[in-house]
Amino acid sequence: MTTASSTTLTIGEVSALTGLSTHTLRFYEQEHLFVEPVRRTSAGRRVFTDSEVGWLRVCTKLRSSGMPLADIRRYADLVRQGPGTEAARLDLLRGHEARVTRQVEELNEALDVIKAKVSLYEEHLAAGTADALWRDGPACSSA
Amino acid sequence: MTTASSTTLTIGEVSALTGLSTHTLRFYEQEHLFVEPVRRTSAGRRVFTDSEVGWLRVCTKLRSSGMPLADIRRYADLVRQGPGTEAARLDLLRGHEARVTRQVEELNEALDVIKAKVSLYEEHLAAGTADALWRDGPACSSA
DNA sequence: CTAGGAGTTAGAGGCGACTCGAAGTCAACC
DNA sequence: GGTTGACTTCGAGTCGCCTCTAACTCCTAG
Repeated sequence: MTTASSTTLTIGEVSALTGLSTHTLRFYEQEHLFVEPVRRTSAGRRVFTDSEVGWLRVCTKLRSSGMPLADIRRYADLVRQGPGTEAARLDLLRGHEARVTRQVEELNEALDVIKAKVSLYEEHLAAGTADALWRDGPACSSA
Repeated sequence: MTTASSTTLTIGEVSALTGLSTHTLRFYEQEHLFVEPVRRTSAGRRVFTDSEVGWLRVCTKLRSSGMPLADIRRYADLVRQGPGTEAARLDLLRGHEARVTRQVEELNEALDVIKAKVSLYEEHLAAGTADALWRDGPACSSA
């Protein structure tokens, strides 16, 4: 609230900006997912900055593509350690890229199967011959 | 073993054919994921058929694309109920198709972010200027 | 006939990522 | 100065999907 100076944000504001719940943000902190330790006010409240929001946005992209928190933590660790860890970071990212690419392929394969069944049902429903697939036997497995 | 007649399979054989563990197959049975109740020998052992293997192959495709077991169960229920449920089955499949399509989009968005970071690291590592991103600040969030 | 392996059951345990609740503190407004 | 509501901590609970264990039975080969 109180339109704070643009660089310091409360947990609630960060929550609104990132879509992560305050619970989740605290959880991420205790899982050491932030590059820097999260600062506090004298009253013990978390203070976030724009760059942390940026990092969280990256995190949500990594998460939405299935990177485990453990790997995100490892990446954050490497960044925290500073220069000399770039190759390791690259490895991590490349590994994840490969997994995601593979997963997209897998999903597309599954999509083919699903689409085939969808059009099967559409055709038979349109033709009024849906009864022909009532037991779905071979049509279920192979189509 | 004992090269059974081609239409009756033990749980172990089905496991080998589908890649699902025997544990998982029993679990699937108790979750009512099979269209028909699984038959037993007089000794109480499960007997599977080719068509059940076919169904399981469909299941693994649905699972690998993230369909929850509850939805697979619902689909199996509908098939079991026979004619008249085709429209409902189509709905289920179309809903899943939409979700998977959306997920592929999401993964591709994430892939863009990941690839951008990968090439950033590659370039700087190749140029020997990796130190420039040691704190990864803006490069971390926006790139 | 006996040993081994595959099968049976019921139920507990685990994992990842939250998600929620309780009990309390603090700041800001009216 | 009292209420509101966002914040704090810690720990437990949830959800989906297996995965494993234990204790047992049964078939088959040697």
